[in-house]
Amino acid sequence: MAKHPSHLESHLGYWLRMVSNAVSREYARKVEGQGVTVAEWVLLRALYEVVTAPPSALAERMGMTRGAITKLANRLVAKSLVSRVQNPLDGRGQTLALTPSGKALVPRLARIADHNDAGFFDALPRADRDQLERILRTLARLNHVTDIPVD
Amino acid sequence: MAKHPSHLESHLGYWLRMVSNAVSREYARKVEGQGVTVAEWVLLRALYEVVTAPPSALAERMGMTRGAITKLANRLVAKSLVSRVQNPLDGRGQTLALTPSGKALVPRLARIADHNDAGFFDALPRADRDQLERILRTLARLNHVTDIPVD
DNA sequence: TATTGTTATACTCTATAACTATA
DNA sequence: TATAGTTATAGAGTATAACAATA
Repeated sequence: MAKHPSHLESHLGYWLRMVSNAVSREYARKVEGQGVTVAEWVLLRALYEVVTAPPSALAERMGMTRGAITKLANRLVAKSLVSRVQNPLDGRGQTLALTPSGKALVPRLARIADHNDAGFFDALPRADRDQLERILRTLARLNHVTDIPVD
Repeated sequence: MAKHPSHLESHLGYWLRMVSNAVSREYARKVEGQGVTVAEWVLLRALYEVVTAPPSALAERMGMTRGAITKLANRLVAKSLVSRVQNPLDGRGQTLALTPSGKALVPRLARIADHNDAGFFDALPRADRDQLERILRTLARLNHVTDIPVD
């Protein structure tokens, strides 16, 4: 027997958001001391994977507009974590890359993410964690959520 | 064999955020026509479940500050979706509740959420969807993400 | 004094649209 | 004209801290 009106039955997206927000908020708190935000971490991580990319490619990959990337990149350049150099072959193009300190920071942020994940997910049985990761990656792929490591 | 440096191995929280953001962004787009935002939907849904609540209780339940609830509630009161009345027993207290139009709106928003979910999750086998919901609810409970229907 | 709620302030995140420079 | 990127503007979301009224 359903315990709720049918229209409040499931809402996977709602639960996803609740849990995701909690995890991200806690991560934000933990990396505050490293001087970066969650959005910055996402950009740094993406850039770590592709090594160099024009803003437009990151926008595509991260599902954001170019304007949003510009703003994020500006902050990261100001923090000397990202470099922006002009494409010599096309006067319009810019190339973003991690600076040495940016490259050094990513593994530290990743370690913090691992610890943060542990705090939230270690209470789950290992099988559930594996399931969850598999399902999330499947969803990302099926729905063209694009920051997917190319294995 | 690991295909990535160990520090970019998993990051469940990262994937959670990627997928959740995609789902929420699409939902936001769909309910724009109803004149509400995602955060407003969360408050409306919470209020639908508890019927009436002081701002402090919603803040607790939704994991937000009282100030943030005030701001959200102000917008919803301006839209005549929520009412705010003084607690007659305690001059400090306020009680929030859905107005008739608020009450009528929630099922419509819920239906939109269902359709939105379908677009993202129907590509998964039924078993995976059930797993995902179970795991998310478990995580919400274990980590005191508090907007949990009391069954 | 402690508590409830609001207000003031500030910052991140993100989008849209206009603009600039180059192709 | 079309494209890459930046800038301008705006609004949502949220937090912290100060404040007012009440207990």
